[in-house]
Amino acid sequence: MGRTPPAARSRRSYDQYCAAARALDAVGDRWTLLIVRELLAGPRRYTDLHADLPGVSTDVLASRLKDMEREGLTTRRRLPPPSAAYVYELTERGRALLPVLQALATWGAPALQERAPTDAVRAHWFALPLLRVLAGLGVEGVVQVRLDEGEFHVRVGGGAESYGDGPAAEAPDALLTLDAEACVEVGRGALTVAEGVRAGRIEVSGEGVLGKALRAY
Amino acid sequence: MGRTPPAARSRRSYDQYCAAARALDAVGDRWTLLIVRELLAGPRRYTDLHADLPGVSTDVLASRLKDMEREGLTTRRRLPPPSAAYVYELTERGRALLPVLQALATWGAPALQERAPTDAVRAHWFALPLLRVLAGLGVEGVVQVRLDEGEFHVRVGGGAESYGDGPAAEAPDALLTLDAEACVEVGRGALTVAEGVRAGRIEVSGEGVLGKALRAY
DNA sequence: CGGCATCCGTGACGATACTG
DNA sequence: CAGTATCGTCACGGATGCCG
Repeated sequence: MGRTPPAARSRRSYDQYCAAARALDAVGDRWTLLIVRELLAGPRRYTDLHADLPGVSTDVLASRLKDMEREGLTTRRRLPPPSAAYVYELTERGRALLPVLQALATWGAPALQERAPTDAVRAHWFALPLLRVLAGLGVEGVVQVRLDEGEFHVRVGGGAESYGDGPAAEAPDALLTLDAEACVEVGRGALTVAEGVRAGRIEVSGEGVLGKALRAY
Repeated sequence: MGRTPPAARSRRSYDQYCAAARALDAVGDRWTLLIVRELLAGPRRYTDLHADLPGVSTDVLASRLKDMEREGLTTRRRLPPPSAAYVYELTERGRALLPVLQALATWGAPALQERAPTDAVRAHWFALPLLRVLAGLGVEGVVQVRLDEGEFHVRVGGGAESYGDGPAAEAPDALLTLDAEACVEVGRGALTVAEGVRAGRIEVSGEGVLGKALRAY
């Protein structure tokens, strides 16, 4: 009757000797991968996370952050005064989830064709599909992307891809200005940068190798 | 008070204009990706799925299969008599989730180092991590894999990777015999086939290009 | 017997209120 | 600002029953 599960792997593990099931044990809970997506854009405070994840309740967010810290995905760090607040950031293990989110984004990109007026949007959410395309160029550097919804940057090259909110710390090698629709199409591979530029939907600046590669794509 | 959600995208959508969030709307529910993993190994009947997914309740399995059909991930087909039963199989869209499961499996593979006695196992669950390694060889063909837990095959080459339970329909190009532990290590990249053969933990047969490539890895 | 539908207890989730 | 507390609701897991 009682059948007390003697301290299962997690609250509710699949208990399968399978790599994918093990991964889902760790990041399969609701909201977890979206929190990772947020933190891939850089360290975030609790309130920022709560603001950028509309719908998540405060207790669930707190619970997930604790779970993720226990799983070794994130660390909690106190900022130096005067902004004495906690920020959450990904560990190396957490950042290693980028390919998972990229694969999900690639698969889910077709669903961006319909956009509901109730949908939340943040600029850096467009980074994931774009990252795959830019990484495919085989060049290296930082691309700054300006959308109406905001601004983010993408860092590619050497298999060490990353993205972040706002401007990059270093000077970008190229600047991409376009609207969300064009950005989605490029991310889907339905529009090339060259076509977008020709149609006046995309502007590219940056005369280095990266800028040239972008215009040639 | 009522706050009736006016027919959201799904039961509980994230309502975010983000490719990854859209993907999680479709496959983020508990058990869904594991059902996909099962169906990637070939068509399955309801009872088979229920038997190979210990812990899933009957109603949740039925509900997921309906959701997945509605999302266009699966189709339901009636087998010809006398085995007149329904089988579920993936659509093209469903099979396109393979990269997602591969990314998850790659990330989750380190967690296979600890194996609980309560963990369920199926032979073809080892296919996912292995697929990545074999696809990296750059050769093409079918590898039959024999474990103590059972037998499965993987098909690589030309970007059209797949795997299946039991023997392949066509004659395999190579046969790999090893134990689960060695299989996991190869999938993690912690053991090469050549090392495994030298240590007597792996046997490779098949004299074609694929067999040679395997032994050379 | 395979393929579910129904019922029920528990736990996860979402919204709001409240606190250090 | 960063959570904790409370509460209603719904999803999940387990067992059982029905129906072809």
